[in-house]
Amino acid sequence: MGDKEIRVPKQKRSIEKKQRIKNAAIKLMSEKGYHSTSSNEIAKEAGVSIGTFYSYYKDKKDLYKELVADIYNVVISPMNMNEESEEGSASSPFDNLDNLSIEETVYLYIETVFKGHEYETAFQREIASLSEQSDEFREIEMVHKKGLTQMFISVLSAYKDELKIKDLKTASYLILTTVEAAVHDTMFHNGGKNKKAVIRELTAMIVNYLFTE
Amino acid sequence: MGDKEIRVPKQKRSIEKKQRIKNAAIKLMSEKGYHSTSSNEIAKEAGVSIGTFYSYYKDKKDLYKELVADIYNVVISPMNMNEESEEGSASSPFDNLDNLSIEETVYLYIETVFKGHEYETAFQREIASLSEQSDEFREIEMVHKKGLTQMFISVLSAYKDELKIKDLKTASYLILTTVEAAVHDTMFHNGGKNKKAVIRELTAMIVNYLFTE
Amino acid sequence: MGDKEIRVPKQKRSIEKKQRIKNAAIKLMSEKGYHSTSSNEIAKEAGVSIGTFYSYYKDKKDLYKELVADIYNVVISPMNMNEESEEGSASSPFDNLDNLSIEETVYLYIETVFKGHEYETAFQREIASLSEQSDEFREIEMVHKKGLTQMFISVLSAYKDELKIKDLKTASYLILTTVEAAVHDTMFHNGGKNKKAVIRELTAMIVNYLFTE
Amino acid sequence: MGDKEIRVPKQKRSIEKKQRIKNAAIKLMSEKGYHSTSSNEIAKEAGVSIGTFYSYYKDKKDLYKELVADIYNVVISPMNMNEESEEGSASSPFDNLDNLSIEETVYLYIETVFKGHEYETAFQREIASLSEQSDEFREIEMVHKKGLTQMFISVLSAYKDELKIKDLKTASYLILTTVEAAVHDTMFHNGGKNKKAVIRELTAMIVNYLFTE
DNA sequence: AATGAATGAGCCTTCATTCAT
DNA sequence: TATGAATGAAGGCTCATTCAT
Repeated sequence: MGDKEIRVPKQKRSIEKKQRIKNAAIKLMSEKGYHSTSSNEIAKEAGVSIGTFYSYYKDKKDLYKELVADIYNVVISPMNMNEESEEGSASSPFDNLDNLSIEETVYLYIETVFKGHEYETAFQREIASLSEQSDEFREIEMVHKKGLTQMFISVLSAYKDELKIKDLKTASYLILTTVEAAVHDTMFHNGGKNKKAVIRELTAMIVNYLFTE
Repeated sequence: MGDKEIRVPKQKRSIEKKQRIKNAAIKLMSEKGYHSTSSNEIAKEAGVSIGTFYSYYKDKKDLYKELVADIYNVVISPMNMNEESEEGSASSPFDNLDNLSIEETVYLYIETVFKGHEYETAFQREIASLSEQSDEFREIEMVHKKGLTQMFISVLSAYKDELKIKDLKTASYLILTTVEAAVHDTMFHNGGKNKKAVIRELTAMIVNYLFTE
Repeated sequence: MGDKEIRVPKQKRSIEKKQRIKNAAIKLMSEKGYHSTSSNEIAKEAGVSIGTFYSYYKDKKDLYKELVADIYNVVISPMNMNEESEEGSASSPFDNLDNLSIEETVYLYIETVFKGHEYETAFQREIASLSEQSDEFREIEMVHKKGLTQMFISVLSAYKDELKIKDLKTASYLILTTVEAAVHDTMFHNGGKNKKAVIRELTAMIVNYLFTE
Repeated sequence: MGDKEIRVPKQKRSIEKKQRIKNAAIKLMSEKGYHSTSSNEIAKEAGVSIGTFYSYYKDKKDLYKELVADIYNVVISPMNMNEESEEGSASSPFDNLDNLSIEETVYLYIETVFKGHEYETAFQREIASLSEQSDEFREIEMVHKKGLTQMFISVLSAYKDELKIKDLKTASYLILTTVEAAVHDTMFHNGGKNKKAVIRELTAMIVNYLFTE
């Protein structure tokens, strides 16, 4: 009782409509931020009535959650190695590491993270912002980010024997945080200007760290 | 027209009152974030009328600016090396680097950044969030952060001859970003749990990066 | 940003509601003046939520503009001579001056101005007040008043040959100002008490002025 | 009890202070209108504390009343014939009408009204505005204006035998209203541009009206 | 007498959300 | 299903007025 009925669209028309809402939300939130984008505006931008909006989403936060999930699906899935995506999955760049040197692998990883940040950059920046703002938003993000962490640890494990570091857990954490931050800052605050140099130096730093005594 | 007169308190009572407003704001914004904290709430929490609030601050953003400035004064000033503070200034930990090894210096730097993050941790997290959110807020933060960057580069320059890196600019950028991110994440999102390990590994990574071929 | 969407009501229900707002505004502003009437009060008096108020009007001034326009439509349109109103227009009293003596024409004009002041007298008084108060409000009124001036000059021109005055421009200005002021004062400040005598004497004064050497 | 004690300044210093408040009020209200001028602003402009303001005036309206009284003292007193002003009264232009023709007298009267409007024009315009706005303000003005009316009727009575009009009361009313309106409009809304022509035509109109059959 | 910090009612406005059609 | 008019709580801010010093 009281629990509003949220429609799960199955029909093509409905799915399309939902997508229009999401596109509108991403566009507006990228431009003006989550707090300054009103649901009425999103509905209007999507060419949908506000009533329809609320038949698809419980509230604005509900829509936001779905947007974050979508972003992470797009951004993370191409990095996943052994996972079978539902439909004709494109292969991950990490599917076959055997042919690559350690340096090449790290390089590839960083490049992949960069690629992820190139998709809906402004909106991802907004996600990052909201994640900081409240644990509630942060949790939404974390659920999806965990997959990425897991994947990186797998990659690292493949080179386990050659590693010179002892505290693997802290090292992973550090590297993930470092790469994320460097890429984030380069893309969101510096407009990707010195991307190449950052990739090079970052690779050097991490490889050095992992394999030098 | 308008140009509201903002009172600059000189009397002890007034300064105290302004401080109460700032404390209330930090408390509430730490808990609920900038956007979800209303000026009326802040005034009430401070035990002050809303009119008084607006006699000290032009608006909520004006108060925020002062809070950021205060934070950075507390956080950065102890790191400044050669600056003479007005009154009996406590000495900076970087005043005398001659006796320290490179490793010790980097270690000290990281530790100092950690210390900075221990003060009003939750509010600093909110600052970080708003900086992401809009360039306007970002600029407020940047004004104060610049000092920190400058200082680090000075420190690095002291070891110039021994450095093995070529691209000094990117390297500084990377290290600053990295340290900031790692400390930030450790303090804000992990509650400082593995602080010691992070300091150790971070130091290792950076020293390796700077001095290994 | 902002550019609030103002609803233009097409449905009967909505038009009715907008009218209720206007009636409420006229009532309250007549009683207490523009500045002392708040938008919340207007909404309440109209039996409408404040949100609805702001969906029809950008702000209080926007509503005021519409009220002035409405008043002038009601007051001026019956005086217009050759204009074809859109729907089954009632004929103007000045449509056929041929049968009237000069004295009768002036008398008719004054009477018509009086009639105009009988509609929403108190609110017209408020309009007059605001026009004095600021040029911004004055301009709002002037836009609509211009039509009245034009019309009077046309009427006067019809008797051009018989006029004994030299400075036609100043004369028109004087007469318009005079009639307006006398009618205004009689209606707004004396409650229309000696209306008949004023019409008689005013006619005498003007006719004398126009045609006596 | 509760009735705040309003000081009536006797000391030179106090009178001076009160005058500073009045000057400030006239200046600000002329520029921005009564409603948009705050008491705090007036106090500041006068170089006086807000507390002092409220020790001289019960409230803003009280100050306004005094300003209106002052204006009318300055504007009307020079027209008064037989009244003895308190201190070394300057003589009225109407003191000796015996030497003047009727036309000259009317001309003189109109010119005098014009002169009155030249003093603190902008503020008088504001007075006119507020008088329209509410009966309360209107009464404040009327108290002082009545003197002017009385005086004019006296002047008119001096020519009683030559007048051709029957309804003397309505005629006086009409002429006063007319002159006031024409002067007001010429000064307040047309910046006094065609003042000369207005005086000439107005005189002609009134003289004609009074003495032509 | 004078000060001016402090008050708080009340104004304008926005926007997430509901619900009758 | 879809619509969008309507709601009203809540936020930001002003200013006439008081009162402790």
